[in-house]
Amino acid sequence: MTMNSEGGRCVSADIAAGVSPAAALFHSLADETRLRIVQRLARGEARVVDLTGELGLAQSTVSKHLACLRDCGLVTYRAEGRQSFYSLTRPELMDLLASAEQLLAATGRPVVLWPTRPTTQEPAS
Amino acid sequence: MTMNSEGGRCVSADIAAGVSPAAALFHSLADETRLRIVQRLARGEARVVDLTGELGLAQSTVSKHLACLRDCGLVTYRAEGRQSFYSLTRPELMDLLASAEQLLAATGRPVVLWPTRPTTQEPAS
DNA sequence: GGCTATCATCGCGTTATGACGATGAATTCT
DNA sequence: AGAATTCATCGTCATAACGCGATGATAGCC
Repeated sequence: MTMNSEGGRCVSADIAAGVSPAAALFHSLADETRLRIVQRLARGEARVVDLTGELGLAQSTVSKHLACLRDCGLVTYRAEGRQSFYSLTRPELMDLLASAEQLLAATGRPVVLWPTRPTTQEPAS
Repeated sequence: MTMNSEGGRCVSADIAAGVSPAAALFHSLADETRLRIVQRLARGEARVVDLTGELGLAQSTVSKHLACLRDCGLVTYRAEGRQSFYSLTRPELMDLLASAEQLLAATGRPVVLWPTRPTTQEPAS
């Protein structure tokens, strides 16, 4: 039974420990919700509550995903008062996503991955 | 209950259908075995039996992973006689892996992912 | 002080996933 | 033909993972 120190978050923490960091990295991006979180954070900080609203998911769900991303070192948070502002830690992550986008484009699938409309878009609130 | 046309392979096929191709892509790379397969194929074609031996896994297991990678369009096979020679379909995949490697390196984890001998690479068998 | 908002965790139920062995098809060898 | 090899699928089992609500901690607000 695998149990990372903090409780059964997702396998990432375990894997990241040493088994296969790459698998862990990809794993953390293999979930649509986390992917959306990453995309969102790419446009700027966000609180859990923001993400909860934008994603339409329960707060606990969002928190857990953020924990997963934290375990992988992809995001951090800046605690301010009682709220945490999450943000990406690695700019290189966007390179990775860009590579993925390119690959998908080459694969010829109907993909519109990153709306690439950062400025025009209006965050929920 | 999700069942792709061919049977419950892995979620990739379903996802790739339209939900989130990116998640599907990352998902297919989120497993260490599949990752190893990809690394192996990066060095040249391989049969199922070869991979079975090198990975130390059951033939059915390897076949299933290959099916998963096929569903994602990452690999193809060239049937010859009764054996199938699998190979990568997308060179861009290595760019993706390179990005991942770079990201992991930046993360500061002790990672030696791809033996890093890409261009000079020498086919195994 | 009491109340509410924000967030991290825990526990739970449902579904997905990975590994295996068994089966059957196609192919090659004797 | 008969046997063996290669491989795809199927069925099954154990575990991981996603989503949710509940709980508790901390921090602002009346």
